[in-house]
Amino acid sequence: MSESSAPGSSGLRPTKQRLAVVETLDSADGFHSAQEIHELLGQRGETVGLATVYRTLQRLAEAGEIDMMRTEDGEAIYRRCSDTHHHHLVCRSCGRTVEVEGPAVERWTRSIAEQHGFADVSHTLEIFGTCPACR
Amino acid sequence: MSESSAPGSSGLRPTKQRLAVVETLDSADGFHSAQEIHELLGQRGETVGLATVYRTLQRLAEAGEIDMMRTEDGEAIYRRCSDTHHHHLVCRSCGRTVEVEGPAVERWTRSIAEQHGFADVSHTLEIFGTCPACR
DNA sequence: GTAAGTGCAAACGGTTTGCAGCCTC
DNA sequence: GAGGCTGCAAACCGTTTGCACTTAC
Repeated sequence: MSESSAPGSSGLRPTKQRLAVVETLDSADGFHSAQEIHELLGQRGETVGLATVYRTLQRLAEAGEIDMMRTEDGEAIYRRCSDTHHHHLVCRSCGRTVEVEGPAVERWTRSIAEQHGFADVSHTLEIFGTCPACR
Repeated sequence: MSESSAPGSSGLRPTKQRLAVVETLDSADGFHSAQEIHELLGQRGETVGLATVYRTLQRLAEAGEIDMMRTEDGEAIYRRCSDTHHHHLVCRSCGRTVEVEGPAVERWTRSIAEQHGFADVSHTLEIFGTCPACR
């Protein structure tokens, strides 16, 4: 197959803007909001419309190329999605986030879903608390 | 102390509106958005301003009398704290929802959080899949 | 050439806020 | 009586959308 094997073989056209967004997300660790990405692009000298940033991030997320989650106050934040599946332990007060894994949870969710006859199972899990520094 | 020992001794004045909100939340199972609560209040014949509903829910949440979490699309939803804690298994296609419980998960999240020194632990977990009818 | 992608600006929808009047303590 | 609480409407802010134009294939 002559299909591109490049990172992003998801049927999305590799336009200048799309690439710029991906690259920015790549070079920035952790989660960032659409507006942040837009600003970072500006700093890089790339001018990409805010609407385009929103659309691009959404499509990349749908395509499974990036992760999306919500901040405490409802903003969507994204990050490059390379790593293993894990969950977040978030401080309610300062927002500090720890990534945690739980193979047992993965198994449990799958088996519960299957018991009820559900297929194509996925799940989301977030843990909230007050971190040591904020107590 | 002559302090009220009524359910809700959180320093908030027990106004008609406040009580109506709490009562509505009591009688409605599960999570509901501010707008839903507002509508339910209307159906009950109570007229409470939308802004008041928002303010009330926020203060109740701050006071720890109700739980707040976010929907997939960033809306704030609230519920009375007392319900038994459970999770949802949701069909991606038709939206059918099954409530499931998992004591093991409860224990796991708590212990993970404590390992990281987090206090006041809570969590959210949702499982998505395709239900038998939709496969 | 055609469909997907883009930019702009206007529309949206949930949430917050300023302010004048009301009610609880 | 003083300060919290309420209602209304306007402001906010992140996000979405309509439309004419550009670009990748």
